[in-house]
Amino acid sequence: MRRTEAAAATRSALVRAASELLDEGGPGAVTLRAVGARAGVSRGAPYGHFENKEHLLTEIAVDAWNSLADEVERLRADPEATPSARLEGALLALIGVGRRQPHLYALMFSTPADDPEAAGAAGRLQDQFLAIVAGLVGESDALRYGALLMSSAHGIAGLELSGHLAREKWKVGGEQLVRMQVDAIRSGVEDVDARG
Amino acid sequence: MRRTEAAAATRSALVRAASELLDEGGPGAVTLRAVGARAGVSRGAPYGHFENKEHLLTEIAVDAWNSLADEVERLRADPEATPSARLEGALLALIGVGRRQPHLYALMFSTPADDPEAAGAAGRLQDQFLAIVAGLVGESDALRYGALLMSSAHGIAGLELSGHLAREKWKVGGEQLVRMQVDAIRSGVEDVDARG
DNA sequence: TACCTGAGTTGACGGCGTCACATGAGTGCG
DNA sequence: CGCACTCATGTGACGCCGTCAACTCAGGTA
Repeated sequence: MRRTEAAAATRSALVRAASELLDEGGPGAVTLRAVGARAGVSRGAPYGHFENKEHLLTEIAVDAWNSLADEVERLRADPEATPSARLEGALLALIGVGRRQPHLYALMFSTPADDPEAAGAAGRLQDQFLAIVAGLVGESDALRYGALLMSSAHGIAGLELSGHLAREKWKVGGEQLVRMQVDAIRSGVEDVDARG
Repeated sequence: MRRTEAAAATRSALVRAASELLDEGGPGAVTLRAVGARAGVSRGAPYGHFENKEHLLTEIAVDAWNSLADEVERLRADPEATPSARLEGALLALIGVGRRQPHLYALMFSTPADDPEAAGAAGRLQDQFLAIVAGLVGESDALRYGALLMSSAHGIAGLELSGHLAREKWKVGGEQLVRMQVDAIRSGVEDVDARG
């Protein structure tokens, strides 16, 4: 099995090299030639492990979706946290990826959503997230509010990432926006509860 | 002046050709060779009017920001509409660009925010939008809520665009999310009003 | 008319993704 | 032990791409 071990090592070296290049220099820096060079192989070697460049990038995105799902699952399972804290933590986890690895974040949402691997990994995250939302607004409203909260966090991350929240006009940080969003939805739900 | 007229016509033909190629085939289809061909000139002609490809794309993004700002300004000035309707209209205008011209929408938010032209055009939109938000939540809170609402709409557009809202799990449309968001913020503000 | 200015064309360069083919080391079988 | 085979990898080539420099040539000017 020495043969397949070496091949597996090369494969993961390619993925790691591509991820590093993406973080360091953005999508333009991710060249199969550069990926091969950093992984210690030639420019044609990736074709032995991935159908093409896009498939290599998709694998990176899937890994990112999965690791974010893991992070949110840990938040959901934390017995110390309040429902609000769990929700804010989940939203900030998404935004945190955008801050720490902006190019990876963009890749995650630009990878085709009909890819089964990507859809599965993103679905894992959505399930964990929905469970957290349900803890705050109830099962029946979790879908609607979950979509709204996910959109909001995604938009905050996107605007931070594109620099449109950094302009002096909006002196608001993502943390504050997340807190406002959670408060707004909580008060909306309480309104409904009070009326019902 | 026949000379400069022809040059101006070529310049706008290049911009139009690039926009059409972007809408039809995405960023990968926008090639200076293809742009020149569609505009009836050669592959080198764009360099007589734009420093490079990126500057051509930036001009397209600036035009898009400006025309969206115009649309929101018309909404703001509409005397018939209620404050809520104005706000929902503005949010849906943003989302509408994402639906009708997804590649253009992505280009708008990927163009460098430090470009003075782009920043000015985006600033026009933000000013119009802030005025609308102020009509609902008051001047003092317009900045905070404006940032949150803009983020939310941008996130809705982004998730629709990437297909993550289309999956059967979330059977929620952008219109419904916008209405929920506006309602949530309105009830939050009323809470504060009631308490104060 | 003669000059000149500048928009537009074209050839060339390096870099890219990708494919077809060559190579050579590991592997299982006799 | 040796041989044939398999498959990861290397390499040359192709057609694209953005970009630049040199050239052409029509419009405007003196």
